[in-house]
Amino acid sequence: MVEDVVRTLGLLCLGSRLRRIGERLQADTQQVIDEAGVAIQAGQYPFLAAIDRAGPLTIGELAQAVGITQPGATRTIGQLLELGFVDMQPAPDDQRRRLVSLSDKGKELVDHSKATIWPRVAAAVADLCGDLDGPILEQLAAIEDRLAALPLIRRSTVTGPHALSNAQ
Amino acid sequence: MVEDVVRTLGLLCLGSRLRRIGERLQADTQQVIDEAGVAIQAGQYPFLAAIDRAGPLTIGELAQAVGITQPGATRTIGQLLELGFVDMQPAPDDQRRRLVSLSDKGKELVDHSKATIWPRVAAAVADLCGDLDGPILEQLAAIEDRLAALPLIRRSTVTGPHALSNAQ
DNA sequence: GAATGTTATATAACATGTTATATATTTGCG
DNA sequence: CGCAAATATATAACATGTTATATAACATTC
Repeated sequence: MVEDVVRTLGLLCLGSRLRRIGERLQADTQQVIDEAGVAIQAGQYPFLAAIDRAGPLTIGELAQAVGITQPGATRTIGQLLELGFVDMQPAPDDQRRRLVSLSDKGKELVDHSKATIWPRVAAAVADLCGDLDGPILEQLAAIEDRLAALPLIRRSTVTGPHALSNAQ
Repeated sequence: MVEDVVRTLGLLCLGSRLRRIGERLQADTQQVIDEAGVAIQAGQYPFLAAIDRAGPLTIGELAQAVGITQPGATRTIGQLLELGFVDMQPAPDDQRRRLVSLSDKGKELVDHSKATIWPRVAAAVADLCGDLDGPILEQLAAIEDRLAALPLIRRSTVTGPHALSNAQ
């Protein structure tokens, strides 16, 4: 059996580690979705959820809402259009912007998912993380906020900008 | 300003969230590497570190050590061969297995990185995470161990098994 | 009000992960 | 031994993220 270097290296490989766990979690979530007989990809759900929560959004707003780049959002919305879950039309006041809204089929999917799949996934993840020794969601929020406030490279001098850097 | 749905949805989108943060961290790590003038990708480092720690490893062992699938390891090792950081030769006792070892250039890179880049990255990530309200690395280890013990889909019934009774 | 810059989206090219499958050895059994 | 099964790696096809750039519509400036 070979040592798990990413785990062994700790903070040095935190990026790889988070990505790896995230990919695993998303793949497992996909299994739950498939088992429920719903024909959608796990990564497409946040787009539908964003529109469901906020009403019609443009491609750029969706990219922001989901936290990916605009070309990625363009592609995923293209897939959701193809699948018939969303409609798209130019904004009346600005022909450059495309307003994406839920189709009837999309609304049905969201309503059904809210009632069945989402609670199951949330419960399963809660079961997985619920009693961890720390509030994982708050910690992730702190990491994101801190990265936004001061990117990693600005923290990379050994005598870093925060005294905290020496605490561990 | 648009709401961050992935953050809002909390546990339901934990997979996407972890992936997104991991990607961001790896991209930021790449900046540190580039600034140091080293011609390597962040994602290639764990392979070199694994060989540095364990000695020559096969493709399959490397995949395990880094936590990705074998075709991914084959590709990355192909890149590192191309860059001249590793050598590869068939195992003497089994012609199917390919032993990957550090070349002189690879050893130099690892030694240099150990002295300069890795401490910087580790310090920057510690600065980012050091005083979080919980031991992030231990929590991630717990998540990985629990997922290995009982995959998410087995936890997905609402009246499902509890992590405590199964994975601890 | 035409030229120029800015913004929103689309597209191209690439990176790096995955699954499925082909190929080449090795192993094991009749 | 000889052939079927298993194993290690390579390759193909795809998924989904990125950056860089093209195109179309809007805004601004002289």
